Amino acid sequence: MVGIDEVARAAGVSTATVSRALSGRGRVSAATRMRVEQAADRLGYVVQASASSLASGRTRSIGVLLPLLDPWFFSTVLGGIADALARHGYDITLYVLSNDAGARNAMFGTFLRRQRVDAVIAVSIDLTEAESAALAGLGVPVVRIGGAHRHMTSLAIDDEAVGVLATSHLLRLGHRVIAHIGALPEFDSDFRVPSQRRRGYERALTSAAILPQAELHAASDFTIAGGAAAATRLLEAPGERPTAIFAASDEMAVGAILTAREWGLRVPEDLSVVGVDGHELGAFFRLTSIDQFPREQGVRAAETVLELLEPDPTTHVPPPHTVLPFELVVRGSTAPPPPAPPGQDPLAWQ
Amino acid sequence: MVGIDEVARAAGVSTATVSRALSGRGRVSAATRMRVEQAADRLGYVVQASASSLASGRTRSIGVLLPLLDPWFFSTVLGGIADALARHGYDITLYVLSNDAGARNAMFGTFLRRQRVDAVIAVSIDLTEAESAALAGLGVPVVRIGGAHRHMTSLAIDDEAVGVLATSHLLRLGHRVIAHIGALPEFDSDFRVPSQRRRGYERALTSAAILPQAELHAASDFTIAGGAAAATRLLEAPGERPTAIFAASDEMAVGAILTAREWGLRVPEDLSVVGVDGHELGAFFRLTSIDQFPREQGVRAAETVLELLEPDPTTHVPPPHTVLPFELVVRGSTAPPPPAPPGQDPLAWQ
DNA sequence: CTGAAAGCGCTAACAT
DNA sequence: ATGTTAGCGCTTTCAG
Repeated sequence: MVGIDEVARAAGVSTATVSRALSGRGRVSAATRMRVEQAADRLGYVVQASASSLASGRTRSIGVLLPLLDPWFFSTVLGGIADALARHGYDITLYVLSNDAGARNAMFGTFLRRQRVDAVIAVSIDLTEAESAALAGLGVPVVRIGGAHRHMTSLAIDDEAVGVLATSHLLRLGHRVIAHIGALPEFDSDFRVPSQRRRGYERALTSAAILPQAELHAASDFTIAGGAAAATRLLEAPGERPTAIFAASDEMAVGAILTAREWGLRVPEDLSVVGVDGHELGAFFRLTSIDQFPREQGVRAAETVLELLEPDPTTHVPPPHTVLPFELVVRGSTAPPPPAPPGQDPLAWQ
Repeated sequence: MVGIDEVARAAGVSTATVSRALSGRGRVSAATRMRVEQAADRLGYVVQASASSLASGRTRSIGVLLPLLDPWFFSTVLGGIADALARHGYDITLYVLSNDAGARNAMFGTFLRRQRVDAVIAVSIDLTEAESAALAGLGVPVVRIGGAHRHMTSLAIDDEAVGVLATSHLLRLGHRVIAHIGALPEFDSDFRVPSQRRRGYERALTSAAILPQAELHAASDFTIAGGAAAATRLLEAPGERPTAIFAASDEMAVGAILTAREWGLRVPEDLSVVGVDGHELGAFFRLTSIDQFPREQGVRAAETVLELLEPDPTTHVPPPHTVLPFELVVRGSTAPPPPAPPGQDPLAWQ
């Protein structure tokens, strides 16, 4: 591997000048810079990360902390982060939090403390007090996606508003018996998002003078299969059958649609379904959904981190909390409820 | 941040001894090691990555190179890698290859050459000659998942055998008109896997004295929606309608099942479908599939890298190429074809 | 604008 | 088994 001194010799300057020319820090004449760059290119010189980091204290790497990898939301956010950081020459160090307590402790107690990253992006993780303290103690900027937090810059959609929007879309269509597929408790501890969406759902119902009923809530796991199972429970339950389902994720919403088909219910004529995320599958299933632009969330988190790291007088300082946009995308899975049954029989409209 | 000298002072030894005690390299008496470990714990000392790397030449980080993030296969493999590496104290530096040529060049020409990683795991990437050379020129072990390659240790299933197995499963059930959903050319350049699966499909047909027909092949993009669209084309095509579809991924297979339902075809009575991957969705759709244990592939790649990095006399040296297992999981989406039509009309069995 | 030189925090010979 | 010490390759004062 060719080192900085070879480049210096080739360009006829000192190593200090090479460092300045290549890093863009400190003044170098245009002519010198050009010579240095050419020499570096010709020799195939790339600065060695560890030496540069040790001397400068900067690593050019961002730690990304994720609770999971396979849900579409997480991998999509990560893709956005990866893309944006790569454009700025930053590497990603990936920390996937396992549910094993020992491994989790090692992440916060050891891995993250190696000073391998200049900043951390934590995606949708509900941190314990100790973990928050550990992150804050790192002495590097931390940007969170999902959920505000003191001591950390955060970007998040207003999940309660999402719940309200989805539910009032259904209310406006005339639905009165609206079910909700939310999260199992263990998912809520990973990312507290679900309980806020549920609160929005209940608030919208209450505003419409409808009492939220426990039987109309089913907890699930954010997968298609889980959503399908939850929908089955909802449809089987005694009492008035829902005419609409608001699922806390598009994947679960797709599951609900599949269940409806199995039951011989037409979507949206017999059952309306609305999801959240903006999943690519939505178009295929003609799913009405609240798009939260996950990839864009990743990009913005990356850009926020970079602004924090390389303050630029021309751009504003990132505010401690940014509210991200979301948008109701009405496709074909929601419509007015079927006409009221002639008798008392809630199944009569079938 | 507390440094090694503070620990040395606290433990009453030299920094060299601290280094040896904590890294496990070189001899240290049990008593000293204990004292050092306690001092380090008490002070919350964690070795600084850049200083350690610069001095030792080891980074304790593995580069993982992926073409994409959201297909279930990739995020699942990555999860396996992350888990296995974390258990051994290694970090992951993530390199997501974009399809932008400039960005791709930067990955190979700059990012990977910063000497930030001790080894590289390249997942299902079809590298150009130049890219292979760049990887080899890194001077670190490279382990590939998917596709053998000279100069690189590789782990892969035999994708042609997968194609043969899937197809002969259908042949054995009595199918004669078997369609295949494969990859669009641009996907094959990312990971050459698809064309091998197709070759296996054709070989199995040929062995059964059936001529592979171009009209029975549809190229797609590995998504559910893409698989559904491909299946639609297959069913619409003139000529004899297939009684079975072999899709090169489970996600496309699920798409095919959904299309069949739309067409009013029962699976498996009217149409059999088989996929590849072992996707968690498979159980839900009762999909017959060839499981290739993606998470396990990630784990094994990680372990192979570690064996290469820390040769252990008790374990064998990793062979240059390891053939990974796969397994036909028969669920409910495959069955014998419908009885032959009474007349010439290929649609009569509907 | 450029060069000389002192580290950055740790590891690995080399001694003892 | 442990200490001493010379770097690892780069960045950054500090001079000029």
